[in-house]
This record gives sequence, C-alpha cells and structure tokens, in this order.
Amino acid sequence: MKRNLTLKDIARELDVSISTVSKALKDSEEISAETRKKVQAFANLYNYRPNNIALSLKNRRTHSIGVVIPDIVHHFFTTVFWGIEQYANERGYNVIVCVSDESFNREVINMETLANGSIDGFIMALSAETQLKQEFKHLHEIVAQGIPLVLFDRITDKVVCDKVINNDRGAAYMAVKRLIDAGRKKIGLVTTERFLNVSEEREEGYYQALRDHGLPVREELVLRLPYRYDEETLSAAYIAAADLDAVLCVNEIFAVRCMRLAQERGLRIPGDIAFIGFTDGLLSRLSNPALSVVAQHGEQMGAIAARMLIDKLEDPQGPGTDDYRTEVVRASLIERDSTPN
Amino acid sequence: MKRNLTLKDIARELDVSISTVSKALKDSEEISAETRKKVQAFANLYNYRPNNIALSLKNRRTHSIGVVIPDIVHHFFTTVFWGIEQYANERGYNVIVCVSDESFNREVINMETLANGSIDGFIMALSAETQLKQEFKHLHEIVAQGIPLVLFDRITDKVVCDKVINNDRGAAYMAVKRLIDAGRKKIGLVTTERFLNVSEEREEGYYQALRDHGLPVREELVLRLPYRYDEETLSAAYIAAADLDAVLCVNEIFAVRCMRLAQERGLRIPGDIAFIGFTDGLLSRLSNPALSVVAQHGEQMGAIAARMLIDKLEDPQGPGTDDYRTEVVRASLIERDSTPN
DNA sequence: TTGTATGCGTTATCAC
DNA sequence: GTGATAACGCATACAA
Repeated sequence: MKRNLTLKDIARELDVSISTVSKALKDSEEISAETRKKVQAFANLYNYRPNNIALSLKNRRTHSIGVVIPDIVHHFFTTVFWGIEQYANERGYNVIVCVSDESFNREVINMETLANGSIDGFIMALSAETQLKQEFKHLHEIVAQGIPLVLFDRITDKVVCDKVINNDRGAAYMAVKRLIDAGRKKIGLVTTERFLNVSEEREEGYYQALRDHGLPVREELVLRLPYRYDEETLSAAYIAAADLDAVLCVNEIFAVRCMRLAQERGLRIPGDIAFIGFTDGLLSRLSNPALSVVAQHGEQMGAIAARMLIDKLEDPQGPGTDDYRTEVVRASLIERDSTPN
Repeated sequence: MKRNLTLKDIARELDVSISTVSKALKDSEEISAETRKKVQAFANLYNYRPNNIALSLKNRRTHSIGVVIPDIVHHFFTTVFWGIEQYANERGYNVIVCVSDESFNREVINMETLANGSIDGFIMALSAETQLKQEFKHLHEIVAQGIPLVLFDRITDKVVCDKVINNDRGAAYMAVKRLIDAGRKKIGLVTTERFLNVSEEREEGYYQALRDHGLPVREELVLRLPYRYDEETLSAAYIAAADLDAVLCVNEIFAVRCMRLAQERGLRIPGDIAFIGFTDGLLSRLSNPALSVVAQHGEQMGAIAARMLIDKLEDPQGPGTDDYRTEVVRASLIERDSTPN
C-alpha cells in the first residue's frame, strides 16, 4: 500500500522540524505567519490527513464506538443501529458493529476483541442466550475496566450502567386496553420464551390489563414461540383452537404470520379478530390489512443511547463519575387497519 | 478510564525489561523457560491483552474493514452486511459501517474519515446520488492511495477494482420468461429511476425477454417510481390503467404494495395477475399470498466481497497487484404463491 | 519563532 | 538469556 503523507514527510520536504509542521497545521500562534502559510499550502496541495491510528494511540481515544446487537435482520435492531450511526457520525464518531447472533460466546468474543483499545465505549442489547444463562461476567469486566457501556432494550438489573428502554409493560397494557375498550373479550398473546426481559415485561402488561378490566387470565390464551424458529404449525393450531377476538403479538413477524393464518381460516380482520403487534416496520405497513402496532421508536432509542455514551466519554470529569441513568422512551400506538374503530 | 495493563506495567512489576516481557509472551526461544513461565503466569493472572491500536500503528494494519452502504433498512443490504460481518469476523477482522443514506456527500465524507488509517480496505455499494451524478473522484483517490476496494451490487465501469454483482439482466430475463411460459401476455415492470445500474440491467432483461418471445415492448407497461418515496398514488393508477396479467418488480417493497393494490381492485393473485419481485426478505415470505421472488443471495455476496478484500489484503505480494476480478452471483427464482403453476 | 525530547504500546534489531 | 534502542505518526512541554 502506498503510504500516506506524514508530518515527517512534510518536514523533510520543507526543511523544518516535525513539531513546526504540527503546530503550523493547527495554526498555532507560536509559528510565524509565513511558515504557517507555507506549511498549510504544502499540506493542502498534497492533501495531508493526520493518521487516525496515531492520534488514537496518542490521545487514548479512538472516536469509535462498539455496537453489539443480537441480530441485524429484525427491523427494530436495524432502526436502533441507524439512530446510533447517525447521531455518532454527527459527533465525529465511527461505529463498529458486531452481531452476536443471539449467541453468548460470540457476544463475549466480540466484546473482548473490541475492548482492547479499539473502541471508547459500548452500546449493546443482550443476546438471547446471555439472558437465558444470566451470565454477565464479561459485562462486569467491561465496566470494571472503566469502559462506558450503554445497554438498550435487552437489559438486565445485574449490570450497573446506563440504559435505554421502552416502557414495554405500559405499552402492552395500553395496547390491550385499546382492545378491551373496543369490546374484545378473548384477547390472546403471542410471545417468545419468557427469558427475554422485554417479552416478560410485555406479558406482565398484558396480564395487568386483563386483570384491571375483569377479564380472566388464562394460560391457553398465551402462545409462546421459539424466538427464531420459522414455524407455522404451533401458530396455526393456536389460532384454530383458542377462539380469540383479538391478539397482541410481541413483534410484527408473529403478528403478520398470525393474521395470515387467521385469514386462511376465513376470519375477517379486524371484524372477527383484531391484531396489534410490536415494531413499526415495513412488514406492518405493507401487510394486508395494514397492522396496528406499538411503535418503539428505535431510531430515537439509538440516538439517545449514543448521546448518553458520548456525553459520558466527553465528560471533562472523565467517564468515571458513577451516576448511571435509565432513559425510558415511551412507545406509542399506531392505529392502522387491523384494529376496529 | 482505568488504563489497561501494558507490557511496561508487567516489566516493572516483574523487574525485567519490556522487550523480555514481549518476547516471553510470544514464547520466544530466546527467553529462558523460567522467565517465560513467570511472565506468562503474571500476564494471565492480570488478564493482559495487547493494545490493538498500538499494534495497528506498528503493523500498519488495522484488521478493520470499512463498509459503506446506501441504506440499512432495505433487506438486501442488511443481508449483504451480515455476510460480510460473519466472514470478516471468522478471519479476524472487524467491520466499521457507514451509511451514506443515498447521499453523495455523506459517502465522500465517510470514506475520507475512514481512509486515514482507520481501515485496511473498503467494501461498498454506491449511493443513488453518486450513480446519478456519475462522480467517482473519491473512489479514484482511494484506489490511487492503494487502499483495496470491493464494489458490490451498485457498481460502475468508471472505477477499476474488484466487484461482486448479481446477473441482474439474466435474472430479470428468467423471471419474465417464467411468466411468459405461464401464458402471460401483458407483463408490466415496476422499477426505480433508471440511473441505478441494477434497475437498468433488470429493465434490459425485461425488454429482452419480451422481444425474444414476440411480445410488444410498450412504455405504458413500465412504471418508474422514485426510489425512496413512500407512494401509493402512482402505483394505484398504474395497476388500474395498465390492464396487466403479470408484473415484475425490482424489489419486494414495490411488489408487495402492488399486490395489495391489485387485491383492492378485486384481482385474484396469481389467477388474474401474477407477481414476481426481487429480494428474498421477510416481506416476500409473509405477504399474502407469499411473493415469488428473485433471490439475490445477499449473504453470499457479502461473504464473497469480504473474501476478495481480505485475500487481497493478506496477499504477500502486497495488495498492489493489478488483477481485478468481477464475481457474479447467480440469482435464483423462488416460486411461492404469487405465480401460477 | 523554531527545534528537541518524550511518550502513547508494541515489536524488531542488535548489543551485551 | 536479557535489555537497550529505534520505529510506527503524532502532539506537546520545554529548551534554544
């Protein structure tokens, strides 16, 4: 690789010292106007750019942030990432992404790789396996090393750090209440296995709403699907057996799939059965009928997470001050055509 | 930030020199077995990890690759990214992502930021604006600097470098031929503005297939939609006016939207009108009916692009050798329920 | 006003 | 066997 122009090159070419060049390039008053002009002109002409790596080593700041997400295909994580990327770029930070693919080991390895100087801080959502195992040693080490960490969405009480979450419980409550207010009595829940904190929260919100409105809480109304398995059988059986008039789904994929299965059984949506999903993605907008959803505002969550992290990184006190905050982004209900008026 | 353990720390602690520590840690024969053991034990105990940034500076290799994509929400780019990330990680590389958001300026700025030492090479797809302006100076500079570059999907003849593409023209031809073989006569095309090379290629494939089978090529069969605009009006008018019995769409979003509009007009799919889209994403799988698509194998494209780049980076000749290749990934037709038997 | 010396963390060369 | 030294590219305290 042809090497880039360095201060040394310029110094040699112009027959001055390296430090003179360095100072001249930042327009230091120390250097004579004449020399400054000369150096700057030369640097400009040959398109000098300081080497990021050298700066990182010197300043002990990489201006990169590590993002670790379980999955890049789910629309929600994509939007959060997009929020992070936009905000970080504006403030002069690059984003290094690692996808844990829901695997504990990959999460650990990824973080170890990045933690050795490659990044200034982390933004992450826990992998499913990590939540299942409840194993957080790697995160405790990150924190102990003094590397700022912001957890979003998939979080845990077991790690003390900044966090950004939705009001998942409240949002689920709101969605179910909306269905109850529309007169629905047999409201189902399609969720993932319970170890994901977000699913747990949403499930609690669902129960709470039923209880508060005098509706029975029944196990057969709840369908628990493996998180990644592309399955139709369980869903079809559930829709067939449960005799529901409304369903809340913890993501848009489950919702759209169930809607189709319901339609195949001749049910009209929202007349016979109403649907509300989580995540305001393309699927929801383009499904037929268009799906009413709880919008999680992923982009905003990403921006907030990035702001919290960068603020901490750039805090003149140093990122050592131990005030950790949890910001809650309020989800909102977007009504489309899968809920009755 | 609490600083990480360094060679210097270990040396001081164990009362040996830094270079002894360095050598001992890589099990050099130069160092006595005893010292080696001692140093390794200490390093292990205190969890020593070499600083990546220092290594990068020394080796002039960051083991990071820069990925610049126009957009992170389209399923296709997401899957390519996923392919890149997986493959790169396996070979010990990190991935720094920048999203150009289809903007020429963001593309240029992003690349300039990364080109100054942060990455060893680039993988990218051109932004729409770049393709519109046909302005490639920034890429020529990257290449001139000797930074390896792999272009995928959205490419250009104007830049000489490695490339990974689909056989877009052939794939479109194949899709249209499939519709013709099923007896369809009035086959429409829903595409983007023509400046995107992929759309152009697909359009040509469409025309070619019509011509080869004696069907008239008519302008009113082609709907050209703005790339990002979330519109329904033009599409609805097109579906209403064109009296089609089949439609090829250059992405799954256009296809699913048109399917819905057709259904709203009372048309049956695929009986009255068949659909084929590009991109095998969730939308296609979950639409009703499930959409038949041209699968682009984005994950594979990403892995190939990453392999080409890393092979070049690790070529002992140095990445200077001027043999550039273009690999073509063959798209395949996945038949679901929007095409007749 | 300019230049020298030092350090960021690591490795490699060479001297002891 | 071990250690001093230089180098990667840059910034800066301090000397001239």
